[in-house]
Amino acid sequence: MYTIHEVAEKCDLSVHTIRFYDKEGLLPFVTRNKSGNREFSEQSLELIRLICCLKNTGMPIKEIKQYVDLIVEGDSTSGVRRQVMVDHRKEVVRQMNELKKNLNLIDLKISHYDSKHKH
Amino acid sequence: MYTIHEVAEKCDLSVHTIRFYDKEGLLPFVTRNKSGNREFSEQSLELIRLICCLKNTGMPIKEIKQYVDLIVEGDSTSGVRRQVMVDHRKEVVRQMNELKKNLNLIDLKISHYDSKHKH
DNA sequence: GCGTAGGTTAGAGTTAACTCGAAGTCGAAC
DNA sequence: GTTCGACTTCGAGTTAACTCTAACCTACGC
Repeated sequence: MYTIHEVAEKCDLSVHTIRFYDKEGLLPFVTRNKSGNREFSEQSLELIRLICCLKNTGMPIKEIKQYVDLIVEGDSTSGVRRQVMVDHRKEVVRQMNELKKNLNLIDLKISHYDSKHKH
Repeated sequence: MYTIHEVAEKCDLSVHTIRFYDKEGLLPFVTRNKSGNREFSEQSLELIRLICCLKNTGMPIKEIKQYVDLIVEGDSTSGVRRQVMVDHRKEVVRQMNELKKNLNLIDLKISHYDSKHKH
């Protein structure tokens, strides 16, 4: 079991953010110890890592919430969840291609500055 | 010369957004026709494309503004501008690596769903 | 039992980047 | 010359994702 601070450290989030995610219903497996403090299992940690992955690839929190709700619903939704991942994968690939295009433009710009400076 | 609508179409922005960028000082080369409407030269269009590139790779508008201000200052700042691009390039490469990591996790998740379904 | 260091909550405030609305101007068509 | 559509400005409103504040609870050391 991890404390909120350990999770914050491990996942590079603030404790505020973790509580915010909990409040939004993104962390349904978080339990409490006898004094009412959050404790995070390995499963919760894994889920938070996945949430960060989805968030950092542009999925809005409301959509992540829907995915988490499907997890809570149980095994019967694993097909839908798989499809969510497949769809999101396409989106991430799209982002990578766009990033490559943008990198090309930046490189073009740099080489333009270089050739200007040389003569 | 292009109208604001042509630019919006070409750069996949709304006319609102283009006016917003102009208001923020991001488009210093935009001129006006006799009735006061904006007209965009090829140079302005190129700049907008670069602005979109920087924006889509996470550079905040305030930083883009600083870069545009350097352009306006003239050739003496080309060394600084080159450095801005080189620094930002590093950031874009970082983003690509992170995107790859996230893609791997998504793939892992998908294959996990697949193996679950198979047995 | 009291202070302190941590946790808790609800809810208000912040920030970036738009996004929209109101009110006004301009040029062409009828 | 007035109506229409498209542009203009200014400033207010929106949205997402935090971020922070205030007030409170709990365990531990003295």
